[in-house]
Amino acid sequence: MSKKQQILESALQLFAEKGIEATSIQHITQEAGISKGAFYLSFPSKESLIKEIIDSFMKGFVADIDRVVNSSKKPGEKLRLYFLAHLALLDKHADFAKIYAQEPMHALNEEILEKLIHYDAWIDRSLLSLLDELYGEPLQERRYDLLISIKGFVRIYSQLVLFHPYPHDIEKIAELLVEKTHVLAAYSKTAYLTEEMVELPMPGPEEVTTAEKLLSVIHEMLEEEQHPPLIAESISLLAEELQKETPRRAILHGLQANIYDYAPAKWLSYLLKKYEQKKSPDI
Amino acid sequence: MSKKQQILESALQLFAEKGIEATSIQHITQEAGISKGAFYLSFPSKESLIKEIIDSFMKGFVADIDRVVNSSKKPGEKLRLYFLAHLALLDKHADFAKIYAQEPMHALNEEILEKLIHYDAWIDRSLLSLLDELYGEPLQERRYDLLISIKGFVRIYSQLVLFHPYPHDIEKIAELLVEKTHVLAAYSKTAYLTEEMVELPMPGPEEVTTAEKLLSVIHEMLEEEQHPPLIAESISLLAEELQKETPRRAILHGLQANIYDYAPAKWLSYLLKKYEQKKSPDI
DNA sequence: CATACTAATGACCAACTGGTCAAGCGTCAA
DNA sequence: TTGACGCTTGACCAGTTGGTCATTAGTATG
Repeated sequence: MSKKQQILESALQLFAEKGIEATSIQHITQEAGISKGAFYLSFPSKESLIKEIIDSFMKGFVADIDRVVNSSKKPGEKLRLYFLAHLALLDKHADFAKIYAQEPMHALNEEILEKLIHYDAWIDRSLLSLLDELYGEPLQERRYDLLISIKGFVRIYSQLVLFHPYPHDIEKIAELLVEKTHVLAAYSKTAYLTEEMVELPMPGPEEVTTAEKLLSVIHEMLEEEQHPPLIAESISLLAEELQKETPRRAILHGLQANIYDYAPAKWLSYLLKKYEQKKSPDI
Repeated sequence: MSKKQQILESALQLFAEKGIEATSIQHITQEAGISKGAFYLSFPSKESLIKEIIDSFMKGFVADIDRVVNSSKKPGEKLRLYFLAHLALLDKHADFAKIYAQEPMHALNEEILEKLIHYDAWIDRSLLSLLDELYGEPLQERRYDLLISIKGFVRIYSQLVLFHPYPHDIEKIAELLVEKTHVLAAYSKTAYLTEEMVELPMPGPEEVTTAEKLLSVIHEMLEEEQHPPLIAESISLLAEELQKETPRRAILHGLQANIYDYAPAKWLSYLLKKYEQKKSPDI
């Protein structure tokens, strides 16, 4: 096991046990059986360690959910698998799940917070499309309320599984949640939530997506990894366009479409969308 | 405003803003416009400040919920008021609600954590009795699942209200949640949770309401603040009556009625009711 | 054995924490 | 005016934090 892996595992365990803020690098290195200095050979800072942990887990989870929702299974079965994916994650990665479920919003820096919200919204969008597929037109007005209700279900049952020492029957819980969802979809009549209430970033102050920020993200991407030719070219052109006095919206939009399906560029793609929205709020 | 009140308000605001752990006494005293040393004239430690904040808010909240559930309203209306009480609390005390909703479990010390769980269980038991009253025998097997589901609803909609900058219609949300609850109670069939899984810690012997405890609460109240004349007199007379060999029930009841609508005495009023019930369980 | 190069260390730093306490302050009776 | 008294202060304490870097240990090559 590489030194970096050792650190990641020790950190994960301690974070889950005592929280991110309360876990010092001293503790982590001690747990991993290395010196303090050695930590900074693998990570430039504590923050980058946190980012890496969150990033890798959330990416994996988003991919899982995405796979379930876009599978060729019957919609009802997909919903069951959706719940199962959530619950199974808790079983498999209880340590990260605890961090994710409990870490207070303000304890983390802005960037990390945005990331979490972003991944969350991603998962929500997957679920929403599944709900549309399942219940169609009759649900339309109530779709966001159902979405939120399901999130409430998942959260509260997850908490139960996580923190209650009991040999839980995950399969049964998943089926139970499917039934609850069906019942709500079929018999609930009133609606409260609208699209704008849900889609706006829920916590925190306004996110400011500036051209400078986009450029710095692009810079990082170009430095750290090799990308396919079309992607690399699109990214470089994006940087070029963004440095202009008034970036042309159509160009940005098109280049963003080019990188939309390239996993390592998901974050950049998201920020670009925000940037476009900021520049053209009227559309 | 007393120095202690100043501190409490500044602390509450900062805790909600940045979290309990991340807020230092330096910050609090700076915000309150006093010196660091002055803090320790009002509180013996940071921990006791946290405890006091949690205690005062949770006591008020428990008393509110209890009042709703034990009112003479129709059960359906009680449920609506139950939700409304939760949502209204967020509106009125967003600062504390943020602390309560977000503070990670491990960040706080064991004792405080137990306190929170304890108050939570208190509220759960109130809700459970309301559910039994509403749905009776047919619910029995599913009562804990419904309980948990409702908690999930409340939590997720509360989060929405708290962190989403929007002029929310709390009345409408409460009605929506009533409907969801009715739907689940009526049409959901399967059950997962059993009593042992939920493990609502029953009131231990130490929390049985005794005359001594009431007297100590009264003592605290008389010390800390100025009260309106009728209130102050009622409280003093309560103390007098409780010190007798066999306090007269009618007197206690009447005096309790006097302070019923005085917010700072909510907790005392609640405890008095418990005390009366203990003394005359047959009524 | 000598050299050269990297990997790893832990003493050290400045900034912060919760908490203490001698010193100064204003007030008021004498 | 004096002096006593209690409220208030902020320098100070020991401890912790994230982060640095001169030094050393380990190893591969000649």
